[in-house]
Parts: sequence; structure tokens; C-alpha cells
Amino acid sequence: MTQRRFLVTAALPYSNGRLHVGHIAGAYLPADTYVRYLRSTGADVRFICGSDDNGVAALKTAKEQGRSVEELTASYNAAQARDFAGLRIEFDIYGGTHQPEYVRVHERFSQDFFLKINAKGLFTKKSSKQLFDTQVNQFLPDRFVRGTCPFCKSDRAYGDQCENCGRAMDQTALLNPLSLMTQSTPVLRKTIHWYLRLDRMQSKLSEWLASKKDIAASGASWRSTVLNQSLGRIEAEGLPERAMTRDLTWGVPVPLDDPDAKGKSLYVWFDAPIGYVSFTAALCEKNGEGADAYAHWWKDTNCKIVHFIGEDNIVFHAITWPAMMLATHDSNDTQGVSGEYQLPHNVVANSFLNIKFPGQEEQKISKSRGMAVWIEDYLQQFDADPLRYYLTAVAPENARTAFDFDDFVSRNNGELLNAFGNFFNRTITFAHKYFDGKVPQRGTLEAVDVEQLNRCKVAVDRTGAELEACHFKGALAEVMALARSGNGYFDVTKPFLSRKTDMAACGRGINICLQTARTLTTLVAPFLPTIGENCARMLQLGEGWQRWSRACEAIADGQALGAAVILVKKLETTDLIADPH
RNA sequence: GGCGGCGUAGCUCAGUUGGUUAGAGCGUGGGAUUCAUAACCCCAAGGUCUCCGGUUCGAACCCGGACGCCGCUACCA
Repeated sequence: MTQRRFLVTAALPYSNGRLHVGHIAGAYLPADTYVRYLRSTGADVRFICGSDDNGVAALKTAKEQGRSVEELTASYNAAQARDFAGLRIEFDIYGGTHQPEYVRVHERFSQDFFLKINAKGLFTKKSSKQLFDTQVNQFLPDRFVRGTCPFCKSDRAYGDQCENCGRAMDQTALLNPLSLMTQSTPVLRKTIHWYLRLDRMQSKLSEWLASKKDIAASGASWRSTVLNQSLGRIEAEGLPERAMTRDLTWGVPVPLDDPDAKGKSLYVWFDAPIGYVSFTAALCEKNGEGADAYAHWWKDTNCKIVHFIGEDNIVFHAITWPAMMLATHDSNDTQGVSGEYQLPHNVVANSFLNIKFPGQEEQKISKSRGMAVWIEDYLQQFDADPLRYYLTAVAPENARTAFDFDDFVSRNNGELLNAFGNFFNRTITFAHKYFDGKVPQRGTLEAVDVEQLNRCKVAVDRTGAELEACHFKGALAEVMALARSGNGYFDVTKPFLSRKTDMAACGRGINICLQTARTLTTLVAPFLPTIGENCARMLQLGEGWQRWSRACEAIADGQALGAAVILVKKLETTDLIADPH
């Protein structure tokens, strides 16, 4: 069997803020778990991420904080990289679309993309009128202009939507517009932009998405929310042309020798997904694999591209980004033939995570109101794995869920510690106490032992199947079920009694418990890497213990065991950062 | 308005080629046990699967409708 190959990406975080638990639960943790699992099956994988530095939002934040945008994005890029490392979310590369090391390669790829699409005639150049602030010499994004709603006459309307009646509108329809940058009255001015002909790719995209409904045929478990939302959008509204340039100097310059392109940048949503490609190229270069090695991942029909994102990114990753790649194709093949950009194998989206502070109602995570649990703060007090466990256990895979402080403590203590940690602890300490720290003789198995070994095999298959389908919550539940079965087996075979009457039976029981622990070690590692390593150390497993195919490999009689270590610490509610600010 | 999602035990949620007594964890009640970070194990109670109608021999599941909650609706990641 040939080696499977995957290019896995996690959404580029915008580099004007810190990371909180919602970001992690949405895209990064499931992606990291998936990558660790794939590698354990022997697949060749590259795991790509980096910050999204371009666009007007970074400029706005920089202005508010009185820093240069370069400094701002560099500092948040570094902070995000630290947070990921602290959680053991380990990308092969963490780039940044405007970071000094990556900006050149990123501009090159983005501009090549733009030029290729332009050459294929899939842009329309046309003019429109937009509000312009003459004091700062800048066109105003919708949210930067406020005025009176043309429908309900409320004065709480922004350029995109009225806060009072909720109706959406065009910014030019706003009465008495006011620039929020300078409080001055903006003027209407003509501007020219390049529009991507999404309408020309609509039918292909629609067929492509529809083909993903059949899991067996497409070989990928697309979540129905991703398909329904994307297909629903196309069917309901069709795909109009969308502007892919902006009047902005912070970003990737529009690469055209055209006076109309002067002072314009690519739309941040155009260049951001290309970051996945440019960072891959940077990684290949870093590895000394040459300038064209990225094509091995992006333009090879044998490589599967999987994007992990939050629900807010669905239409961009399931429609716009595939459309961009499609627009570069010379062939008529929707997926793309070898040598062309390959459309994603899967786009895995989670819903948002709400938050519930003790004594308060569940609410949306909010940066501005301080209603968030920041990774930086969390890591000052706790280890990565308890958070990884909790965020996987309550993962918003089908619907929104909430980070609840009390629930976090109770799941850590009641599930991870009492079920999983305790099973290892009682098994290892027993072996040290009564078998000199060595794996006791297995001897002749009885039905109850065979059953337990069989549970291990079944757990490996089930956990693997769930992970292949990106059902992380269900996969973790299978692992925990095996840990619980280990506790059940321990209680049924009662080695603490047989040690006084029948050492052979006692040893057999502990041997089977250690064997269960060995399987658990491999199964838990993609979810909880540090705990997995500690398990492996206690069992003194050699190199390659992560290999999925070796999860049930027999642990040898007489093998020495490592010292028992505490896998999971007990948490008190008072340990928590309960202050929402 | 349009599109999409959700509504299953006290709580958090699983649950599709529609089919015997609807599942798990936590919580509660009872029992058992001592190897273990007083952890574990067993048993039990607890559900008109939001409501109404339809299709069907049979519906939590399919269809129509109602009610409630939520998201998206692309220049602000």
C-alpha cells in the first residue's frame, strides 16, 4: 500500500489579538489531533498555519494602540505562536502573510494567483461609488461609517446593517453618513476594482459540493453544516461577482501595470488562503526541498488537502477559495489534474464556543467585553492536556457548546483523572508493589482476559474510524470507554485479592491491565500528547509506540516498568481564573 | 425577508440505508470493594425523543405545519 499523503491547514488567525479557548476549540485543536493521528498511521503530513496580517482591521487596531502595523502584527504573531506551542499544537510552520520572513514569498504566490486568474479572463474590472473620507484620504469600510437608516430612520445604522431594524443595506444608501475615523462627513467617490467571476464557476462548484454529500464516493466525511450552508447559499442567491481588490496600502499590492491599480491591495480574503500555499513553499524551502516542492502538496492528485476552520469561515473555504483555485485551472477537471491546484478533500468546520462563568448566564465569547479565557492566562496556571481534553470532550462539532468552568473541573477530575489517570496509576503502582516493577507472566488466558484483549482491539478500530471521519468527540469517547473497561476488568479480576491466594491469576490480571494501558497509550496520544508520552514512559515503550498498528502489540513478560507518575492533577474550583476580566 | 441549524433522561450530549425493552457521561438513590490522586465497580430510579398532522405494517429518524432558540445573509478576519 502506498503511503497516504495529507496537507492539513488550520485557519490563519488574524494578528490583531490574542488567542482564546474558542479559537482553539474551533480549528486548531481538532487539526492538531487529526495530524497526530494521521502520522501515527504512517501518513506523510504537513501541517500549515500562520497569521493573517493584511487587511484594514490590523490597521485599525494599530492606530488604536498607537503602534505601527508591522510591530503590532509581529507581536501578535509571536504571541500566537507561543500559545500554540504551549498547548502543543505543533505546526510544521507558523508563517504570517506580512511577517518579514514570509512576506516576499507570500506576495509572489498571491500575485501569481491574481495574474493567472486575470490571464484566464475571470476578473471583471469595473467602477463603483464608495464613501471616501477626505481628511484621511481613504475609502471607508462599511463598519467605519455610521448614519441614519433609510428604512426605519434610526440613527444607529452602520454601512452594512441597521442596528435598530436589522436590515442590510449598501453604505451608499445611508442617510447623513459620518466617518467614524474622523467624525467628518464622507463624500461619494468613484473607485475601480477587480471582481472575481464567481458566477462563471457556480455550476462547477455546486456539482463539486453536491458530490461531497456521498461520503462513500468522495472518501471524505464532510459535515452536513458545511455542505448545507454552502449549497444553500448558492441555490438561494447564486454567486455574483465579488471584488477581490481594495483601496488600501497595507496588503499585497495589485500586480498590474495599470494606473487604476495604483494604491490598491488584494482583498484580505483573497490573499489569506493563499497563505496556506506560500507557507508550504516557505517550509519546503526551509527543508531544502527546492522552490517547486510545494507542488508535491498542492498540485498532486495523490495528496489530500484538509482545511480546519471555524463556522465563520465556511463560505470562504467551501466556495470562494475553491473558486479561486478553479479559476487557475487550464483543464476542465473540477478537482484539477496533476500540476493544477487541487480542490480541498475536506473542509472541517466547528461551530463557535460560548462561555459560562460561574454564577453567570452562558454567553458569547467577547474580546471587547473581556468575556474570554485567554490561552496565555490559562497556561500560566495549568497544563495543556486538561484543556485539550475538555475542549475535545465538549467540541462544538454539531452545534454550539459552552466552555463552563465548573464543567471543566468536573470533567478533569471525574473523567480524565478518575477514569483514565486512575486506571494507569492503580495498575502501575500494583505492578511495582507486588511484581517488582516488572510485567508479570501472562500465563494461560481465561475467557474474561480474552474479552478484555478483544475490547482493546475493538477500541483501536472504533477510535480510528471516528478519527478518519473527523469525529473527535466520538473518538475520545471510545478511548475513555476503554479506560473504563480497564477499571471494570480490574475490579472483576480482583488482583488485590488473588495476590494472597493465587499469584499466577494475580499476575495474569495485571498483565492484561498493562496490555490495556499499552493500547490506551497509543490511542490517547493524538488527543493528549504529554499524557501519552508519560504513559509510554511508565510502560517503558520503545520508539514508534505511537504507531496505530502497534497499539495492541503484546507487552513482554518480565519487561521493566518505569516509575509511576501522576498523569492528571486534581483541580479545585478555586484554582480557576474565575475573574472574567 | 431568504438560507441554514438546533429542540432526546435533572444536566451535557450520542443516536439515518425507519424495526425487538431509545443510549453514554455527570448528578441522584442503593449495594459492593480496598490495588489506586477517597479514586474504582455493580444495580436502580428517571424520557408522551418540543407540539400537531401525514406517509408506513411500523417514525426520535421521512414529509408538511406550528412554537421556541440560534447562526449566516460576503467591502468591518
